[in-house]
Amino acid sequence: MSIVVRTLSERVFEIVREQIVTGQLPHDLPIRQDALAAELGVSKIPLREALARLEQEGLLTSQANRGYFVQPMSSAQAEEIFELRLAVEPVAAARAARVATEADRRAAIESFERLDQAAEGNLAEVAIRNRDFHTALVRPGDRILTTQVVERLTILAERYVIAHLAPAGRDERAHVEHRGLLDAWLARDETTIESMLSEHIAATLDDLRIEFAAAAAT
Amino acid sequence: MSIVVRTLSERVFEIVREQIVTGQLPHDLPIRQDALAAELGVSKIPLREALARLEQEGLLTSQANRGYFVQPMSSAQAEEIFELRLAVEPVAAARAARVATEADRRAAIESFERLDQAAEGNLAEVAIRNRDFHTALVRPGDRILTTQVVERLTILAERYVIAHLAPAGRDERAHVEHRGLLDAWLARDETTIESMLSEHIAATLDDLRIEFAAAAAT
DNA sequence: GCATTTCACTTCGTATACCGTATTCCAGAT
DNA sequence: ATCTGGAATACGGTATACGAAGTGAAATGC
Repeated sequence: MSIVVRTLSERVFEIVREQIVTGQLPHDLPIRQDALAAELGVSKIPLREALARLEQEGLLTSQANRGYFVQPMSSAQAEEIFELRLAVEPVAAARAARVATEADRRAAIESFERLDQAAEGNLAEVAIRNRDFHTALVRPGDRILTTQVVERLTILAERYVIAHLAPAGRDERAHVEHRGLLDAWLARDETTIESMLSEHIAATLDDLRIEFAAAAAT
Repeated sequence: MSIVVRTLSERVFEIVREQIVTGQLPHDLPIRQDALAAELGVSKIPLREALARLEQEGLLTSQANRGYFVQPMSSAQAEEIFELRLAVEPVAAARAARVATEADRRAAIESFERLDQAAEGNLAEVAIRNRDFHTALVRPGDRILTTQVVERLTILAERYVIAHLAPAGRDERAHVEHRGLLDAWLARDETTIESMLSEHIAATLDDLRIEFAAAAAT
């Protein structure tokens, strides 16, 4: 058994990441380090390490002597995120389906079911499950870096889904698409996986474009 | 004029990154934080922030209470890096060529010339110039995230090039390929860019495979 | 009256000292 | 030779201090 010891800095990293992704932190003023550290009950070192990591992840930007700012959302960044996902995720998922072990397949099914049950719950919960599901389709085969890249892009994408799509109740179609995707994946039907996942990602981007256009019109 | 104030942590990040990329840090023992901090003349705070960033970049891994280790090189990781580059870089470069401004084009030419002149110099110098050149072909168009991803992948790839290819004197063909690439890029010949860059990346991976196979045979 | 300077206050970035604990390593016992 | 039990080492974290840079508002000058 390999028990995993997690450092404070790692936990703070994840907590703050979820706060950013779920839009709990304003993007127009710097993160007050002392205040946030106190709120989390940690000192400034683990907090600053977490913030440095989050900047590397692309969720924060820092200005020397001014502090860390939440990277504002923009349609331009959304385009980039989804374009990169389109370039990487479908082929990675197809490959993973081919080499997935029985355990991998069970994990994928479980991720899907957890996502299924989390629906109707709070947005953050659904977002995390969604991320886990997408990652589970890519992880098999020990492609560590590829999985990491996909996971990072999915995290970056989450903010947009939570902010613009989930409120509009546009997750129903996603659910159907996930179901079909999982079936193709379990059937190791690589061409179908690629096309469905591409379609799924592109459809999400299309929805986002509509929301952005609507927001710009107001 | 936008003067850029750089924090100690950022500079340490880059210094340690180059040490890793050029193989100056052993991968089988943890980084001694106190020693490295003293050597760099900084305290543990900026050093630890830099190490956290480098872990996020994929160059280090950490084990709680044991410290940070240089991520060992492996043929598996090399395959992943170059496969991801193939998925992202050619199309990104083609797009950038299409929208590049005059300033962008001058910057690309300059990057190429600097790489040209750095040849025969030390490996680290060539590696940095090579990275800059590849990044310059992708940067135009303000695709910040895409550029970041390409840059990161190029940095990850550098270690392999420095360790396995440069000693074998295999950079001559790379030089010719860079020249042709730049010409196609300046001519905004998108299909040629895509095919040449794909070919270039694939050729480097092929060389790496040969070196890995040779190393495994000994 | 408006622009500019000054100045107090805040926050960041870094250093230093210190502590508890996990890991490592070596000597001594089995 | 292997196992065991500290001692030494190094890490993760806290608390504190301080200079430098940024901020905002009052005071000054035009």
